[in-house]
Amino acid sequence: MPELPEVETVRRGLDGLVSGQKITALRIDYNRMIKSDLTTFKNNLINQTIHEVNRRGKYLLFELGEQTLISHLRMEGKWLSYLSTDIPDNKHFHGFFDLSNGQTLVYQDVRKFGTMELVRTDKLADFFADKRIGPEPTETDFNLRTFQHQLSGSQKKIKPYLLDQSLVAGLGNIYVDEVLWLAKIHPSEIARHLSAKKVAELRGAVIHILEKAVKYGGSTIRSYKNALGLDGTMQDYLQVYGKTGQPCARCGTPIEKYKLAGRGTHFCPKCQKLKKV
DNA sequence: CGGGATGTTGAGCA
DNA sequence: GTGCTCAACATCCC
Repeated sequence: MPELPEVETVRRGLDGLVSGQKITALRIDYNRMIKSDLTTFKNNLINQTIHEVNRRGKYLLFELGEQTLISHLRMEGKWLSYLSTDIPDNKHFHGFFDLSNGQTLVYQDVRKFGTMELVRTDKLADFFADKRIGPEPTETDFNLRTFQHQLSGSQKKIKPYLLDQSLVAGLGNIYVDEVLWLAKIHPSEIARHLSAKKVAELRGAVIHILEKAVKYGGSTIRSYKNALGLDGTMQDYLQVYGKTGQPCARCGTPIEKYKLAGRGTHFCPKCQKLKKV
């Protein structure tokens, strides 16, 4: 469940549940999801107080003071909360964090792609710089001039470029298709073929779509159980993702789907035309 | 049953 | 640097 709006929705739910709570015990049943040293991870987390839960791009940040627990949900990671004495059996529960208020924070991940690691808080900026995570998709952080400069110098196709997180943080496969539909840009368009005006519209669409999705609590698509904070309704407002064959809301042309850089890609063949080369 | 697809990312290779 | 394929893993849907 992991694009920025879903992660932000989880963050808000978690923050209220765990802020001020101390981790009194923890158990990890799937060691490979811990990217930093496992022994250090356990030793350094125990007895730590979670001051707040923040977010950067699609990463959740549990602020512990000197250290920060970074959690990435990847495809199917979820955080759940149970009374410590009442945790159901589930073969996809991989991490258990007992809190001082009698609750246990449980990490569930069907596909086991999600990751956790503990980093020194003063190294957080380096962590995201190393991963080339771009600015947050906000009016203040997401600079138009920088964006235009990056696109004007690139031969990359716009959708895969937007997905690599370096231009702007937080877009995933659902919202990138929505953004390109809104901005009327073909997903395979070459970045430097976009006019300055188009790039400005694209930036506006990124900010608008992600803000709207956060407002509606993200999208709940293939999620079965409603994980923490995942009762989103943004799926009711999607225009192209999962709408193959249905009429475009703007022009009525059936939405098409093709594969681009390994990802299912939805677009309107009339509204989103490739530029003639 | 076989094959393909799924809200992600990073490694390996031409 | 860039672009592609695959891999991590489990489940669902033809």
